[in-house]
Amino acid sequence: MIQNLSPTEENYIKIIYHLQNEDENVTTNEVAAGLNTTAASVSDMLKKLKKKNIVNYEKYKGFKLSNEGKRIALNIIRKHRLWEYFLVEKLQFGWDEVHAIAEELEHINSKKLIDHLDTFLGNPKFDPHGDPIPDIHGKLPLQNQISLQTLPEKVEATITAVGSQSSELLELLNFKKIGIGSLIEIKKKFPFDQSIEVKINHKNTIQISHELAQSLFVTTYN
Amino acid sequence: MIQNLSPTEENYIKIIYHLQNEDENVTTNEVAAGLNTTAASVSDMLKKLKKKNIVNYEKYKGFKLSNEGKRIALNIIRKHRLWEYFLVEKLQFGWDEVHAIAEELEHINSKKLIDHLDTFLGNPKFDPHGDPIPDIHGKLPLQNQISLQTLPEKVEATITAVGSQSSELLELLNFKKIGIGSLIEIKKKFPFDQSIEVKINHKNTIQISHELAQSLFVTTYN
DNA sequence: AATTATTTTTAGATTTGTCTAAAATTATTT
DNA sequence: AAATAATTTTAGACAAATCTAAAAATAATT
Repeated sequence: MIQNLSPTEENYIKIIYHLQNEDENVTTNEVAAGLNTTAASVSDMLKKLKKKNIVNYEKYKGFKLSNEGKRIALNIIRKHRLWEYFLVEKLQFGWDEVHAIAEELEHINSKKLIDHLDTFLGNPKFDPHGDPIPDIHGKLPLQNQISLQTLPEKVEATITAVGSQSSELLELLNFKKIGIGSLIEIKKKFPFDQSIEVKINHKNTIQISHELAQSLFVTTYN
Repeated sequence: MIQNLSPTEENYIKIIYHLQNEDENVTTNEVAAGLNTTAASVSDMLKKLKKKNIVNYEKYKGFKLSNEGKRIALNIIRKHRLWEYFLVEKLQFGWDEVHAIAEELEHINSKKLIDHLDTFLGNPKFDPHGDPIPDIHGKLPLQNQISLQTLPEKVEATITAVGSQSSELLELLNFKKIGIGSLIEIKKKFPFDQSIEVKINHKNTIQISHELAQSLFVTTYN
C-alpha cells in the first residue's frame, strides 16, 4: 500500500526507527526530545500513525514501527543518505554540512527520482558519514563491515565492499590491484594525513590515503 | 531582507510573476485559475503578501509584484530551472517529465545548495525547455531569440528554445537528432512549402518543415 | 501500600491554508 | 442611468499540526 505521508509524519517515522531496538518499546518522551517538540504532540501523532497501521501502539505502553512502518522508514533513510552522498561527492559540500539540506530533500516523493539518483551516483553502499544506504528493495548492506579507516593495526580483514561504484574509484582500485575479496592488514597509521600503510594478500605493501580508506569496507574474522 | 516563505506563498509569487506584464495588473481570478484554487483563497493570500511588501495591491484594483517580490520570484525560477536541467542532463529524465519534480525541489531553501548545483551543472543559461535560467544575481540571460523561420540564410545560430513541450515534438527532435544547444544554419529556403534545408552542428544536413521551424527558436551571435 | 514523582494523554486554543456562501464592488448591457 | 452580470472580498467553518495546562496512568520512594 502506498500512503501519502506529510513531511511531519515522515519525520516521526524516521526518529522512531532510529530509537527502536529489538526488545524495548520506544517512549513518547524520547520522541519528543528527538524532535524538539512536546509529549502532547507526540501523542497526537501516534494516534494518526496507529490508524494508518504504521505503528503498533497501546496507550501508556510505548510503541514500535509495524513492518509497513519499517519499510517506509528505510525508504526515507535511503533518500536521505543518497542525497547526502550527492551533496558531498558531486556538489563539494563538507560531510558535516549536508545533514540539514538532506532533511529537506528526503521528503521529495518520486521513486523514479531516487532510483535514477542512485544509478547516477553509482549505487553507493555507504553515505559520507559511513552509514549504510538501503538499496532499491530496502535492504541494508551487511553490517559487520567497518570502514578500513577504523580497522585497528595488525588485524587481518577482507575487503567486502566499496563506498561507491564511481569510475574514478574503480580506476584507482585497479591501479593498486585491490578489490572485493582482497586480504588486507594495516601495518602503520600516519596521523599527519590519516594515510595508512597496508599489506595486501600477504604480499605487496602499499599506501592508502584517508579518502580511499573511507571508501573501503572490511570484515574481520573474530 | 531575507524572508521565510512557505511553499504556498512561493507558489503564489511564482504564478503572479508569470502572469504579470508591464502595463496591466494581475487579477484575482487569473491567479485562482492558475493555481486551481478559489478567488477567496487568493484574496486571503494577497493580504499576507501585501503585509510582507511582496506585492503592491489595492482592494478591487488588482496587483503586481514589488521589486522585492520580483527578486524572490526570479530566485524560485532559478531553482526550478536548474533542477530541471539537472534532472534531464544528469539523471536522464525526459524533458517532459521533470516539471512536477522540479516543483517540489524548487522550495528547498539553501543558497549554497543552488549555487553549488549551478557550478556543478556548468552554469547553464537555458533549461531543457529552452527557458532562460536567472544567474546567481537574478539576472536573466539576453533573450534575442527569433523563430527559426525568420533566421536568414547562411547565418549560424544556436537552438535555445522550443515552442511547445508536446511528446510529438520531442519525438521528432529526437529522430532528427537536434535539440537545445544544437548549432544550426539555414542553407536553403524553399518558398513552395516554406520548408528549409539546414546544417546541424557543422555536420549533417537535414530538411525541416515549416511547422517545425515555427516551433524552434534560435539565438544568433551578432 | 501509600505517597510522591514522572510520564503520558486529553482538552482546549492557535496558526496556516483552505473552502463555501454571502456581501461588496466594479463592469457590462439594455 | 438602472439593471444585470461578473469579479472580488469578507465572514465563518474546517483540517492539520502545534502548543499549554490539566487530568490520568504508571513508576519510584519512603
